[in-house]
Amino acid sequence: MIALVDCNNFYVSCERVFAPKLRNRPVVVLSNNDGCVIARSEEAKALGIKMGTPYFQIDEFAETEKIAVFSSNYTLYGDMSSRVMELLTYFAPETEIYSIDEAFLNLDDDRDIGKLSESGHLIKEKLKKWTGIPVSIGIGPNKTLAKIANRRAKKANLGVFEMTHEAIQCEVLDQTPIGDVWGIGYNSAKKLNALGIKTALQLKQMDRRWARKLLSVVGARIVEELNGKACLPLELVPPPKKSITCSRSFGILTGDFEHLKEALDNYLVKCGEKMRRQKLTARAVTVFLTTNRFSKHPQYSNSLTIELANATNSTRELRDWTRKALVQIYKKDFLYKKVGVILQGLQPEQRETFRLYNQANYEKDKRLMQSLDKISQRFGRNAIAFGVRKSEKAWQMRAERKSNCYTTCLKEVLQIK
DNA sequence: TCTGGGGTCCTAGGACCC
DNA sequence: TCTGGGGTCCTAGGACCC
Repeated sequence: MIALVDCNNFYVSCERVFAPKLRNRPVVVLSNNDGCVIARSEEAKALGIKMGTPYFQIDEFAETEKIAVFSSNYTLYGDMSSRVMELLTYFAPETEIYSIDEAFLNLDDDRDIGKLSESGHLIKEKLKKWTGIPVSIGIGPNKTLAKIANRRAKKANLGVFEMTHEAIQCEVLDQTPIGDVWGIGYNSAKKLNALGIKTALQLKQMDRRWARKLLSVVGARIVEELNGKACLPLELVPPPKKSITCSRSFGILTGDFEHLKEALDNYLVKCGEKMRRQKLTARAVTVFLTTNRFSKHPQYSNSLTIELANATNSTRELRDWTRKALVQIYKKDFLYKKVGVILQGLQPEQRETFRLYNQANYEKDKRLMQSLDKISQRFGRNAIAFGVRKSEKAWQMRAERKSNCYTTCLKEVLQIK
């Protein structure tokens, strides 16, 4: 049996832990650049605010309804997430961290099969007590059914919902619209609806070969899982990353090459740190840039991938390539909204081979990176930087309503006056 | 004024090989 | 009229997830 533990309105819940006044009040958290609504408290949902709504469309409404609005604070959410995840392994050693706010737990240990719900309630209660984060738990014979059980737990406000018996499974599946099944997105739902398949129960009863033809093996697996078979194993060890991306929309539109270069350098630094933390090297790097797709100004977007002769995780080395790429795809007379960098062809550092040329230089670079990483880790990312970085970052994204990093920065811990 | 960011997997089709 | 059979690798695009 599998349990899916999912934090309720996670980002909102994180904000509430440190601002108890927000309980029972409508709260929303915005995406980067204060763009769209990406988390809503129950009260905010009740006011009709939809997921993904651009904030500028509801800012006045938010004010009249006294909705608390936050910029996203990923430092806080990431730290709260690791606390929750670590505690989960205490209840079930075999867990898969599926996303920032979800984990699958293997309940097939010495637990009494008749007491799974009880077990779920205990986890829920302890997590709330230890982290302040409310969770919902769905239990089922595989991931897909655990997901559906979780949705029921949330929707019916049960906290924990168990779907171990087939009769209950069928009853719930009958009430589950097709689009709410994990893996059935907008397009597949449309296809299925057109064929008269509207509920998860109907999908469960669908002919396997037909499902395979219509929705490829992904769909075929979903049908199997709805029938109780487990096709998707728990991933206890996270598989190594295949690519690492960093990109941001700017707070302003800009045609200034220097802005783009500065932003790109910054994003590359983040990518580089992430790559080295995972002990990886890159064999290719892509730079992309794009104008604002919503504006009436002329549109342009382009990208360029450079294959490297030698795998590297030196930010200095990569930066030479990303800058060259940017020069090639940059066109003046456009107003840009976003640039980004993608590291690809990632492979473990141990697989690096000696270089025919300049091995000594590369090793110097490696030592430099190690020192930089240590300094950044200890004194913050802004303590040291490549080249000259203007303190005034004209392109920096908006984040006008960000809360403190209560759990990761001493200067920002909660003060009780 | 204003519309996020970071990923993975699958398939079809082309290119190429013997 | 008529054009095999079996295979690999790569890529673009689509779909999906949070």
